[in-house]
Amino acid sequence: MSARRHELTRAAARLFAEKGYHGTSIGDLAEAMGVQKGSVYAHIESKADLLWEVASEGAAAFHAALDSVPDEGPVVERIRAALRAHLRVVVEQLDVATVFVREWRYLQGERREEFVAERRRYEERFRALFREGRELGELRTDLDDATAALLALSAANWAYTWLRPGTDTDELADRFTALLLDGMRGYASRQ
Amino acid sequence: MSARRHELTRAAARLFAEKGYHGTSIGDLAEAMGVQKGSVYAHIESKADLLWEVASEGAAAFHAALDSVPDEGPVVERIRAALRAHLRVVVEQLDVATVFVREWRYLQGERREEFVAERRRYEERFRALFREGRELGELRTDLDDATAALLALSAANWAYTWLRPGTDTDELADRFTALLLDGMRGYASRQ
DNA sequence: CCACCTTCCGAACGATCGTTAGTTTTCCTA
DNA sequence: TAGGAAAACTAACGATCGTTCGGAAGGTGG
Repeated sequence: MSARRHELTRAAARLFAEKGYHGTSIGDLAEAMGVQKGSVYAHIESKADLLWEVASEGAAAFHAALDSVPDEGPVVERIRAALRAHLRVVVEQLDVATVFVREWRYLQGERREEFVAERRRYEERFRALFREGRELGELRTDLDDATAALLALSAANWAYTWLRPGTDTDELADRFTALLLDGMRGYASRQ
Repeated sequence: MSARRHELTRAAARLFAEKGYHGTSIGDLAEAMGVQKGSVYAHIESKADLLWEVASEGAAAFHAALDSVPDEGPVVERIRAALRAHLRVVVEQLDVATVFVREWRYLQGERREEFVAERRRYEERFRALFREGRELGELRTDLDDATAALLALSAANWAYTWLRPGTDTDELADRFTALLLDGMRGYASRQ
């Protein structure tokens, strides 16, 4: 991919995140590139190509982040690592993450199906951590692991709406992890 | 508001939630009403009016839901009630909730500012519960209440993406509450 | 029966949409 | 320095966008 083509993808990620896919015109993209709108088609075949590219980049980034989480070791530490990895992607690639979470639904046909499969696979990898934690006894054996995973994924997926560049996401992920692990009830009142 | 006008608002909520605000044309709305697209303007002055109306309806619904939560009594129970109330709105008015959470950002000018203020106020009301819980000692005194509220609000705000009509949201809210309160770590390993 | 109000039709408006095509410029490389 | 590919320009295409407008139904209350 040429340098110019790469710039176009970056502009698309930024504008799709800022104004939405349908709210961004080829003219907007051309203006961001400092070019006439017809010139955009020297690089792409259709506007939908750009959405697909950004969404795929997001899927790859999140999967790569999960790849960095070890397969073994204490589940608690792996959950913490998974949250850290996820939030790091969000804060470092906010535009891409936004498209991955919010704009993907404007994909059509095969691409949409392929994206949904990748997204489902990502969430399944996430969920597996919690299930394993319960099965190995590192989390409470009566844990509702599906709900626990849903809670963690909700925090992860909602983050793009409020996370700002420069935030220390490692510390944030640790706070989430601590809360998920030990809850917020006072120790004294535990029963 | 006439019956026909009310139908138009319902169609707008449904289509905005399904296809997005910019992905929905006046023609789409007209088709849903079984009418020519020019006829839509017998009821509205602009497409933006419909977005404003649905978004406002969402804000009103969520605030009304919080109004049902008592001002006194155990904070833990009030948090549970707030989560129940929120999720009930999501499941019973899924389209409106979706516009409230996802499509509001296409509001412009004063309306956008007014909406953002209402949304902030809602989240602040939610946050206050957690702060009060810590201050009153009903939650752990070293609680990071901002993060705890963020975690709960993330679950609440993300729910529209996966909640399906017919789900028992009271039970779901209770599961979330239980997890938030006591965490998922095994009792034996608590330190 | 008439007047009125709501609703809708049908046609059109200018603007903008995504896209195409032919041509020209730019710049690297052989 | 000539050739060629990449990139951009210019102009236009048909389609669709949100919106306007004059008039025609249709029903309701006086």
